Amino acid sequence: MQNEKNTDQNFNCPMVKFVNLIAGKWAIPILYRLIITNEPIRFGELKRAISPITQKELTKQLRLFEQKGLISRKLYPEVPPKVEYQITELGKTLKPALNSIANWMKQHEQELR
Amino acid sequence: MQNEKNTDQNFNCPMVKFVNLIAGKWAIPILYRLIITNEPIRFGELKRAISPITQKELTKQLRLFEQKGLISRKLYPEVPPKVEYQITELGKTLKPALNSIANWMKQHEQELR
DNA sequence: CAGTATCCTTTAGGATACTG
DNA sequence: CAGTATCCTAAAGGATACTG
Repeated sequence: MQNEKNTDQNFNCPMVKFVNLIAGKWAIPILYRLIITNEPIRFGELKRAISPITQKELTKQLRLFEQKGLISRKLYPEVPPKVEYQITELGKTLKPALNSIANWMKQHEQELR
Repeated sequence: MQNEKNTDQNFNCPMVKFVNLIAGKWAIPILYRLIITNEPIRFGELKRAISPITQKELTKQLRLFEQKGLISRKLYPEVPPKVEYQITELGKTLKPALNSIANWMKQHEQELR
């Protein structure tokens, strides 16, 4: 089947995969906050830091990143509950790539029409 | 107004801006094809190369990139019409950043759960 | 050939109410 | 506090027909 060729081509493209990983509206803000914090941060504090994200979207994106192994989630079985999120070592390896795209944008922002 | 603070924070974040630039479903495939081709390529040939994109989506994304100055469009006023697209010098400067994210994905793909 | 125009479906994401 | 559940709107993108 012809279409499979290019559909696969797109799915197999590492750039496309990377974009899919960080293309959510709140993905970068969340990752960025966890990276620069670099220590456990509670759900509520994280939410306030990247406001005006909704609880639903924050939870969803955190679950995705946790699944990927980019962040960790620690539940303290207290009442009221306490949950801390933290960037993982794998997550930290994103830094150079993220810096690279940030630097491109800083350098070429004025040239972009 | 409180919300402006973080809305602005997101809009001002160069990483977020970069993602917005290349987050369209066909953005990377189009850019990638024009970059590796590195010479003028006709609309139809481009469409076939990144099939199964639709004409509408291809046109829309090409217009966006042209507007940004990342690609150029040259119309030959013939019948039938001939239009050639090509990556610009500005567009070529994306290469290191795109390589950076591609390399991250290649190196960490197996660790990603 | 290189588009537009139109219609349609799917998905992302926001608002709000509720809960262990 | 840290979520779920539900409803809703807007935007992205696909299919198809038409045109200079």
